[in-house]
Amino acid sequence: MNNVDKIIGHAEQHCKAHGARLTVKRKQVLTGLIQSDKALSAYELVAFCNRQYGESMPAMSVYRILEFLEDEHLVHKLSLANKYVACAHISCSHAHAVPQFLICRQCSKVKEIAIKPATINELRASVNESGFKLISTQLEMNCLCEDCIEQAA
Amino acid sequence: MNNVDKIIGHAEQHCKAHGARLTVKRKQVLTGLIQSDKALSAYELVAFCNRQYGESMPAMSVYRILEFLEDEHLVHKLSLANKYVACAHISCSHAHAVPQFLICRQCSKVKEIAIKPATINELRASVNESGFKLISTQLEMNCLCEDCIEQAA
DNA sequence: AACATAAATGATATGTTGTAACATCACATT
DNA sequence: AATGTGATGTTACAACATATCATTTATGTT
Repeated sequence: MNNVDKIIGHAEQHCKAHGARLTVKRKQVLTGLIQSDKALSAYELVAFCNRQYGESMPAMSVYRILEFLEDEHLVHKLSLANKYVACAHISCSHAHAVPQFLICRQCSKVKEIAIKPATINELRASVNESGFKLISTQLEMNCLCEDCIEQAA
Repeated sequence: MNNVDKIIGHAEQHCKAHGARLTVKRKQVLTGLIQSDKALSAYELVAFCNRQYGESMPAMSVYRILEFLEDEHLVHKLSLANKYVACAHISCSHAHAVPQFLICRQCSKVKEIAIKPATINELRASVNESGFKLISTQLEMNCLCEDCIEQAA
């Protein structure tokens, strides 16, 4: 059993625990994201599924499935890039903090990191001073990845 | 001369200093953003211009004009919301740090703030540890504004 | 097994956001 | 007047996303 299948297995267990179902189509979409080393758009996932599984995967379904996978915390939507990534911690048993994302603007590679809680708290304090309230600490940051830095040099 | 006109005047001076031109159409778009108390989408600006100035403002032009205004640092694009806001500091003479934005997910109101440099540096350090490099410290954060917090209560 | 129910998917249409490509216009310089 | 440049007009289309209603599939209940 390869690594992707292992992660899918974990995802399946995770869903089962709620009475949610990781159907064939949902597995296909999730597999696309897990296999990819970068964030993919909904339509890139449509293309992936059609190519890989030889069936018709309507865009509508991909959007529905992405919504499901987000609700299950198996997938994150990156608004900065209008793309989606698999959660980096599907196979972790421990509970996760809210993640932050570094998005390479050159190649869409994404690193999911955890900012130090102290830093997050400082941010939250700055926000509160302004009278606003953070509703999510999922920060997304425009970056260059290691490879693209090197290329540029 | 009202406040909006004052800001437009500043913007005009700012452009002139580079040999850039703040044309009639560009003023219309910028005025729409300055008058608005919230972020507007490109198509909302199209509608604004058509309504306000009784001329035809093609979407294409609005996108071009927004790009120009961004290059002049008179307007910021908020990727989290796919909307645009006028820079809060058009009339300030001092140079600005890279701003951060608090976006109300309820009503699109936006507050432009400056996170403490120390906090920004901590963030940058976390990013560097991951091997990535920040290419912009323009953070955008999903928030609720004061009014919408109150409404919800 | 038959049925009722809810969840998931199919199918079609449409709305929204954004860009490509090429034509034209306006204005300044020579 | 000719030319060059920047700005705008026009059309077409690509990319992203949602609404709606029909159909199929899974699951629990009788």
